Amino acid sequence: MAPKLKFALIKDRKKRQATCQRRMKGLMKKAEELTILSGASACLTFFNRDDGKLVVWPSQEKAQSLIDRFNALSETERNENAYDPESYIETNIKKIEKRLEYSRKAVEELEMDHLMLQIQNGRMLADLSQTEVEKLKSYASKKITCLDRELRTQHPNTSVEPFLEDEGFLNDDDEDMETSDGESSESDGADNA
Amino acid sequence: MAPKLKFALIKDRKKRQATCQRRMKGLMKKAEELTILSGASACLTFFNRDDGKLVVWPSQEKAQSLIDRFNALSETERNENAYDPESYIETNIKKIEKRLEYSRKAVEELEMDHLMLQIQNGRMLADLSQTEVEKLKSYASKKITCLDRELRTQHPNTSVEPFLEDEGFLNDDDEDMETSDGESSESDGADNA
DNA sequence: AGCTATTCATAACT
DNA sequence: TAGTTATGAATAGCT
Repeated sequence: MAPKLKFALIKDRKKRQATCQRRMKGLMKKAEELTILSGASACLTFFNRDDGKLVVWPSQEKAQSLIDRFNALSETERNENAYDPESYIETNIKKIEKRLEYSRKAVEELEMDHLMLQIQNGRMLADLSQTEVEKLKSYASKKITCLDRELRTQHPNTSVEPFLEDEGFLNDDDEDMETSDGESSESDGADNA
Repeated sequence: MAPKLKFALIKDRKKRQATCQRRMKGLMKKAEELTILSGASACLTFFNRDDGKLVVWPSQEKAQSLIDRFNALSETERNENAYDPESYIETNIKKIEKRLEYSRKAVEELEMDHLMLQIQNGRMLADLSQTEVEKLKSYASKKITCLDRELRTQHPNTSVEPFLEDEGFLNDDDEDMETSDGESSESDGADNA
């Protein structure tokens, strides 16, 4: 009364389903043991084609964050040819610093997206704090510079006109409020890709 | 001559490392068996804090695609009722806020990893700033209850596609940065045999 | 890295 | 649906 596994897809659908669940459970248990014993982080993701069920352990955020790290890491390692066993930990520190840099940039970007959405959603520009205004301005000018450069390469005679100063709607001389991720309210034009 | 596991973090670093690797290998084997027997897709991701190594099985693309699928799925299920353009932006704001929260947490974690590695590398505890000490303390205490909580916390989830389609507006003086957001496959999962 | 004794996962059955 | 058990796999400790 034990496993007489033939290592192939189990044909009986019921058995297959049972085995899948039993083993998924087993994997999760083992994964938990691993994290406890070794202090590592672990994530499991399953997609069972039979019932269309997705399982993510221990959580979707954890999984995404690990994948994000991996993305950042491989990005980084692409530019690092030399593996130096002598300074292993130093190398690790550098790697983590790189990843930190990426993550911080990502956070900054998200914060800008957030602000932009709030504005589209009706938050008044006048309500922005000094800091927010500064960030928005620099974000916008970077974006413009980028667009401009792109345009010039493709159409050398054109350029993006500076809408920022002209409109005068991003004046920073009179607001002074606390930085925050404020609130948001009703909707406005939607805009998305 | 066998396991006399006490179920806690293994203190001896060498043993811990060995156990981690042995068990990671074991998990991968089991995962492969699962996919063969049940036809399901599986992905494992590990982050070993001791050596800073990330392992993704069977591949990063696979993992991302499973996560994407998970995101898409729950996204769909959340909005399964009529699509409301009025709340569209609000939904986006919420998504970005969630994502921001996650990213900030990830940054915090990376900062702690960074600190830890510095300490392993010889930086003296006495040299830490008050702030760093505080952060480390809170990090440590969080860690203690972390595993416990992770088990119970199964968030809904969210994910966001960048609606400002910027390719590298932050690239003026840096190397390329790609916000990880990967590409998804949406076929419904015919990808393993 | 290879071995062995022990613990553990688990397939079949109740 | 859950519990029991025999079998074989995973693996801790050691070399």
